[in-house]
Amino acid sequence: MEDIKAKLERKGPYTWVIPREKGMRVPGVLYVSERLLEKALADNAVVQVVNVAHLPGITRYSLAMPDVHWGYGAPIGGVGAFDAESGVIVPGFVGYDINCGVRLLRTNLKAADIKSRLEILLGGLFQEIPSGVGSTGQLKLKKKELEEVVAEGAGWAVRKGFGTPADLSNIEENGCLKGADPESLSQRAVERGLEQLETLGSGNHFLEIQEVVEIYDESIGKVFGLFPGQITVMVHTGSRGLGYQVCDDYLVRFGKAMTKYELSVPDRQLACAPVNSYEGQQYFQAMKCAANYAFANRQMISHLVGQTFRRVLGLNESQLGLAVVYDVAHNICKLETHLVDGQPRKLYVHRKGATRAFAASHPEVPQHYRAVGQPVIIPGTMGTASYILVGTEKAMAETWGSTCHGAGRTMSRHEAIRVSRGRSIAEELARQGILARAASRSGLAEEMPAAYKDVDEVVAVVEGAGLSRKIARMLPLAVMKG
DNA sequence: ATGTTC
Repeated sequence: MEDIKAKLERKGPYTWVIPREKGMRVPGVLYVSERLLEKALADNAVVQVVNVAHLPGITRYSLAMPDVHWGYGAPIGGVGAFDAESGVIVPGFVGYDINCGVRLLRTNLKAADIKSRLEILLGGLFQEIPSGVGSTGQLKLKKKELEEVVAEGAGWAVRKGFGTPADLSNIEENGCLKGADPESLSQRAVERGLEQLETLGSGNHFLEIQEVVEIYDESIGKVFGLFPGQITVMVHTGSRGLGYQVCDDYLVRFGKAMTKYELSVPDRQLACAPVNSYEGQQYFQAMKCAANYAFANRQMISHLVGQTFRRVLGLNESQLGLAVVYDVAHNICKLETHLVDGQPRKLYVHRKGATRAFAASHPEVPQHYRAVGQPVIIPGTMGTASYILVGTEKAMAETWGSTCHGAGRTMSRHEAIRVSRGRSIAEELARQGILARAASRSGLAEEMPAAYKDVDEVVAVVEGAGLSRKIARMLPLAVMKG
């Protein structure tokens, strides 16, 4: 680890390069402050950035965002693009929670409108939205319906009456990765998906009632429908057991494919397959199915949020004005076109704990946001701020249109539980004016604010590095933890 | 993240 530190070359205030050597096919690039660099070195995430740089077909560099930390095989906070002809696809570089992501909902409400009703609102959300490990939803899908969900994504939910077509235009890829073939899913993955739609899950997944406390760019804030004092709701969840099973299934299959295609990687957890192979494309299909399931899940949960708010506050739909600002994935692999040496190239962009941040005028940014750029949603952790950013040209040029995804852990779950022994995290948050409830007591401890890096610093680094710009900052009023 | 070690 110390020897890696000695080799780092500083290229800018927030940019360090790990020069290419030995088996590395490309250099590594870290977007970090000095303090965040120390953290990345301390948990060996920098070694994982180097490991990723060894993979076949990786193009230009192996990237790390400021919230980088140790993950399965590839670092969380890592970004890498692989040539669509000669590259590989890497389940460990997407992660177990495929399309873990965040959605921001805005309302017509101001904080003063709901302050006295927060406790009952939070109780209502717990009643409506199942949370915690292994939780199951109201719907029990038939296999045929599950196949529709994974093929159609959020559009399936809208077709069934959960939300409106306007919601879809405010979701990455309109809430559906095309060409998701349910045949790529194992029986077990299908079974796990049948009962878990419209559930929040556990770990760092949460649902939060927030207040917009600062707008950094008034005109873009208006385009996103945000104003100071406004109530927003943030939903952070993913593809639940279905996505987990997809990752598990294909890690096993890729172990065999590695021998068949004579691939070798520095860490078995980086098991991969040529992206153009049968196995590689099967994984890509299954990953799309899981991603679509997650888009549908966040869409269903939004509907339940609206239902709860209207019931508890006695409002009609137009009074509440619940609308999707945006919905983005931060664990996903996408086939995208980017300029490499001035030429457009098809690349499989892996973002693991990293968020797409496309600039203004990009055709994949929704029409109504195209003049300003894609909204980027950065969830903080309980008791800390969340942000809305916007994508930039510099992100397009340097990071395949990517930025950070959140605070990023600094303590392991185990360590957080140890440190918080004898303390009540709920009471500590209450003293800060934040109402917090969790499906389990240990869940709250694992996710305590001190277990995470400083989200304000992470966001300051991506802004300082030019990878995105701050538009708004929100603070939590009430938190529902899985 | 995860029917948290099928």
